[in-house]
Amino acid sequence: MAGSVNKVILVGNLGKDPEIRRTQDGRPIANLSVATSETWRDKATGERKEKTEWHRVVIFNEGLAKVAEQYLKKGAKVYVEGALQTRKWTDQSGVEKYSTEVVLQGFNSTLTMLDGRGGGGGSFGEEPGGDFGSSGPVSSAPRRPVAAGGGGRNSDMDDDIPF
Amino acid sequence: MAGSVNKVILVGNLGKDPEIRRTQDGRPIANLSVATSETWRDKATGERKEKTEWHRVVIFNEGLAKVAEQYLKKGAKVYVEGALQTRKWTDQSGVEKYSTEVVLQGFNSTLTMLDGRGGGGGSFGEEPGGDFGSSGPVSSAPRRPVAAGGGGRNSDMDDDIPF
Amino acid sequence: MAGSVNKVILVGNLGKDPEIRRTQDGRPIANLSVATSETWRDKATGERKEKTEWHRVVIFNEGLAKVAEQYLKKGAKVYVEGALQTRKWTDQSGVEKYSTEVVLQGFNSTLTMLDGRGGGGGSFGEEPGGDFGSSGPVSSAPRRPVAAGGGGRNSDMDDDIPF
Amino acid sequence: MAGSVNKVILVGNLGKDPEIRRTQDGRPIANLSVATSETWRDKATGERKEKTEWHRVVIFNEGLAKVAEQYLKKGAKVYVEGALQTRKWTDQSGVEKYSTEVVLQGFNSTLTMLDGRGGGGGSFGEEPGGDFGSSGPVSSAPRRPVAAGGGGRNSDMDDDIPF
DNA sequence: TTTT
DNA sequence: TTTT
Repeated sequence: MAGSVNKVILVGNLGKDPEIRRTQDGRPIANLSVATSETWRDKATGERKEKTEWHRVVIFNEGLAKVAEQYLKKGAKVYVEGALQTRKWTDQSGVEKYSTEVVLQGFNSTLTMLDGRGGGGGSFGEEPGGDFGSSGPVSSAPRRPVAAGGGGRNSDMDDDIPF
Repeated sequence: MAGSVNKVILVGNLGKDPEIRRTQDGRPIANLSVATSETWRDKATGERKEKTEWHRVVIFNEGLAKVAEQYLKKGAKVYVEGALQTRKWTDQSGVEKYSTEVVLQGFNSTLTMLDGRGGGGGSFGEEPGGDFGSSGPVSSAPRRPVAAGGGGRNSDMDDDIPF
Repeated sequence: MAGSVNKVILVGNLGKDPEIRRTQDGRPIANLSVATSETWRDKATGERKEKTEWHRVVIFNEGLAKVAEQYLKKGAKVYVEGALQTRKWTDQSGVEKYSTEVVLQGFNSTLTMLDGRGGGGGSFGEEPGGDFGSSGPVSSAPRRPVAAGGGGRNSDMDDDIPF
Repeated sequence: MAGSVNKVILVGNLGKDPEIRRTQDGRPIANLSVATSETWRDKATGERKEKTEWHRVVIFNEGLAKVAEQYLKKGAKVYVEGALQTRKWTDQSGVEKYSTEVVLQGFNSTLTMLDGRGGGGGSFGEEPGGDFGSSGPVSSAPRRPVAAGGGGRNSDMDDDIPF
């Protein structure tokens, strides 16, 4: 298809600790249960209403899954950017089911912690290290492409920008 | 919850004409089937791969639903902005099912036609009129708030902006 | 133009308290200074780098401007959704200048507080009330359209949704 | 800063052909001029109004810049996803100027052509090849991570997903 | 079921 | 400067 976009952006809180599965070769896959909620005042009764939506988030990206495993806890507030994906599966009784998930995999996937001191349900033992600082988004692609001279305003490039 | 965001952005093509249902008082509700697809080259075999994802889009907003009804056709390319919502329902055999949809309702919902000359499956008979021109996005809220002087950089306001 | 989109999404912190100006008829216009930052590790030296970007956010929407005025403080973390707009102006020396801002006005503008207990630089005196609860996004359009039966899954409508 | 997001999403048309500069080592940097426009009907006079916003888009990402160079023409409709960045520079008269641009660089940058048959001002000589098909978005990161088995629902993994 |  |  000539140009399509499939993007989901969520800001919400984890309903429980991340669930980690592993592939046969040991890479982690993280599942998050993220709640978003909207509130409004009922026009008729004037009472305050709230509706919570639960989102299933699946993190195939290895780096992001590790971050989820190590730093996210129940209650944590996160920014999630991924794509919609619906899977078909068959339950134990042989009934076909569909499950729609927000998938973080490949490019344009992001997971950012929005509460630096841990979520309501837990705290971070230590500062995240490595490529994923407590600061800045954690992405499925390097902020500065490692290979191929793929980008990055190098200091010598600034000189090349005359406009 | 203190601050959450639930947003889906799609650019894709309609797999079939919009389906219109009506509420008891006659307002239209439109259902769209939107395809997004991604292509990549298989690392091993080198062959071109494509995967299509189908999205169920439900338009509760009356204005947007009318636009969908009148102007969208199978094949049309659209920009859709809405929220994720999962409904639980029971099928005829009494089995519980879940359906996740992209809902356009209330604020921050947008439907924009990206191919001005109509979709692959049809053409627009006439220029859209009223608030929804063939130009520009069609939104669930007026581009310029109708009431309360709520927006619009009025000429007298420009004078107030000294910075 | 047949379909265009102009959208900015920021999650960042206020560098200072909101600045409020007023139109001649007393409506508030809020200016926010929002910082986003990215961090990365320098490939060559291995040292941690950080770059902060400052965004000028202008809130013409009356409801959102009032919220900013009342509840946002220096240090507060916010989710902002608006549109890019570049203004041309002439400074005191007669030099033409351009200023690009993220404008919240009309549809599809959102301001959400992400730290319910106030930002690092201040605290909220009391719970926000009225239409803008401490929970949920604050938008330039009602969550549930007030007029025209424009949306909202009313209880009687649920019965109308058979699929 | 614990978690920030800086994202711009545009759907618009190129006002002119891309401008290509090159770094000292020959990598292309593309500049796009992208128009978005909104239309509305004046409440008072009832007349149709239109306002066009011009966006300066700078593509540092090598792959995306090449695509822009080869396939984009004046009039082409594009989906652009990048980050806001403001540069300070000094003009020939020594006056300090600021320029705010939408920068495509590193992760979460996307450039997608929305009119498969080329823009209004030109046509595509041949099908794009290599990693950037005429189909699908062109991103700054591979759709399927090249290294580290970083993604992709492998067939053996599906077996691991029991829910 | 679309689109390329 | 685009597009409708």
